[in-house]
Amino acid sequence: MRSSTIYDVAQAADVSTSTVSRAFSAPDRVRAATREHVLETARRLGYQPNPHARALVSRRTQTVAMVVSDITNPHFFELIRGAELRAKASGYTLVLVNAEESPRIELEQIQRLTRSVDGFLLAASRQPAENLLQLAATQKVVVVNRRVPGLASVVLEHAEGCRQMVSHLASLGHESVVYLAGPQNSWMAASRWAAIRAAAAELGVHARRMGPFTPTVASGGAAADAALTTDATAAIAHNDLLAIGVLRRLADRGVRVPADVSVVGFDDIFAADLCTPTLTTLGGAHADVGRAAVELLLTSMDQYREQAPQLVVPSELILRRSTGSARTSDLSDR
Amino acid sequence: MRSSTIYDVAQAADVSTSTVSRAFSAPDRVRAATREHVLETARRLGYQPNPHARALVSRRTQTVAMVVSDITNPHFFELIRGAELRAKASGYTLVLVNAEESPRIELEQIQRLTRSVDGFLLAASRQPAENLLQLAATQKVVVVNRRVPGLASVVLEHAEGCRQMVSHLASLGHESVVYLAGPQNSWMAASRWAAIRAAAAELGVHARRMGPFTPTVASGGAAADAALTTDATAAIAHNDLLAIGVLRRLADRGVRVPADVSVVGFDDIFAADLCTPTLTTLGGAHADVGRAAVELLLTSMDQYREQAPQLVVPSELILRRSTGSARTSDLSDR
DNA sequence: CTGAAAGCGCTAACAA
DNA sequence: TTGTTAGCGCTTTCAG
Repeated sequence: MRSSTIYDVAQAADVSTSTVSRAFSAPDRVRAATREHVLETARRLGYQPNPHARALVSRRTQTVAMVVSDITNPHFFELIRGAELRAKASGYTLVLVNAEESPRIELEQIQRLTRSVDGFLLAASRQPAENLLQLAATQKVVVVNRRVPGLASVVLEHAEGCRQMVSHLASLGHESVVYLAGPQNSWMAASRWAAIRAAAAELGVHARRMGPFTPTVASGGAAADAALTTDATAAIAHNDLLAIGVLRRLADRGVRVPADVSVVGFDDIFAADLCTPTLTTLGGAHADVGRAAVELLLTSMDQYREQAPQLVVPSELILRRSTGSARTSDLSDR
Repeated sequence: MRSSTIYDVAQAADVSTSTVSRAFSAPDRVRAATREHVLETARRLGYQPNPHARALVSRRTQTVAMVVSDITNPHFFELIRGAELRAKASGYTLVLVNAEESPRIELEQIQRLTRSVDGFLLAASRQPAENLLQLAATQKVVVVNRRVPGLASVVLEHAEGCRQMVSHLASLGHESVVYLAGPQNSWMAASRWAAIRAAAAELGVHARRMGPFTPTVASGGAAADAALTTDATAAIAHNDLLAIGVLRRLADRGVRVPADVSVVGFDDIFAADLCTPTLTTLGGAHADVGRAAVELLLTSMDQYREQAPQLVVPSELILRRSTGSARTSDLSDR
């Protein structure tokens, strides 16, 4: 059962194929009456445009790809959801791609898709900036939660957020904090550390960095152990997953949170409000980030703007039970 | 900068376009030496096949769509991940589609994609069976966590799982349980209730059903309140999200879990091991479900098999802290 | 084993 | 406003 084509519709409606084509893709270039007639017969024949034929000639696929570093990280759920909704609203399809925390796989997947999508959303990309710039030379690209000079980007605010975080800890009497860093090649990890370090200096708090750690619950054990070798009374984990792993390990070792040590994370994932104790974390409207990123991508495809806008979505420090007053003596005493 | 086509390669390699085409899509129909030569020049020119041109004539898109009822439900993460990995392994791209818990949106999205994918994975579809059968008449379809006579399906085992669940509760002295049901048109909800009811009857436990409830944390409040109007000493929630919402509401109302009432869920999401108390739940290898579903879809596209296999992936009852001995007096006493 | 040639279904000049 | 026509890049008979 071959499905009907533009020819069938043209014949049935007694117009030319281009009129049918226009009725669908440029409605205002057809007289209202004919358009109606065409659309009606199309409906009657169950005609649906073939996206591949369309893409072949128009070079637009109505599809965007979103590459995430790890599809199972709950942090991405809202991001994906926001992006998906926004894409759908403009008749675009979102293809989700998992980089499995591997820069190599990330690049392979991107290459595989260059011909089948109109643009890329790269979330927390681990590629060196030069790779991204090179990609952007031939593809529309928006980087998410990363900033690259010359590329359009959307990031969740974190410089000020980190400052608030350190300030919150300082006000609780913490004089030494440790940042349990994310992956080596993560822009976010570097950027957060810079902000934390600056805020700490400003507030007279001692800050050190340890790691890198894979941002998973499993890595939290090692991260906690590392933190305990220092005099820090507060640990800032690269994300909530790592923070939850830290909480687990601390509980196992009999270290009380927040009585002995405070712990904070990033992302405000769903589980941050469920773990014990509940987790203080830097959250924000991740769905808005996804939405904005798609929007940037779509507008950068329509108009010919070369500004490479850099959007920032506000963040919010969520205070929960994992932070409290600093102990007088330090952790390594134990 | 027009990217190179099959013509460029043909010319550069001094062969015909069909030979180039074959070198890529039917390697064994080209002499090894020519194939090598073609592939080499293709590489040199940076040639990559245009998937749309290919799809237009071959009618295969190398893409499958996975429709999930709610993309933010953590239960789907592993499912998606398994499906994505399996698809990639065969050179297929997975398009993720969110039905936003709406049968109408689900159908719209499916229709939108019929021309651009080779098949559909429908996870927890809320469509009436007839719609699915009708869809399957023109598209390759595998339903996931649902069974429809005549359609290929993969489900996580739950009949025996429900029996174990009820048996676990019975052995703790629970004589009356309540199932807090999922959405009205959810096959899973109906199927679980049937299994729970049967197991309860067999074990001399009284079982009732309440609901339907939207399977979210937010709905857990209403579900908990409903459960407390009964004499049940154990509540079986449709999924972990609902169960977590129930735990919250019970804590707010001062009802102790499991001292006063036991709670169990389904899915074993990440958060089930983080909430307080940790949640007893029916888990399983969700990634395997996703993997198997894609595999079924791909093989059903290759060979011409009309058996519509119905796969079952084993489940596992995970005992945690939310279940314990039944109180002697019932809940509504309070 | 390889080549020639006819489309796949649609869009986009260009004409009328 | 509408029609004619030439491809988009590839696969696939059909010959050789």
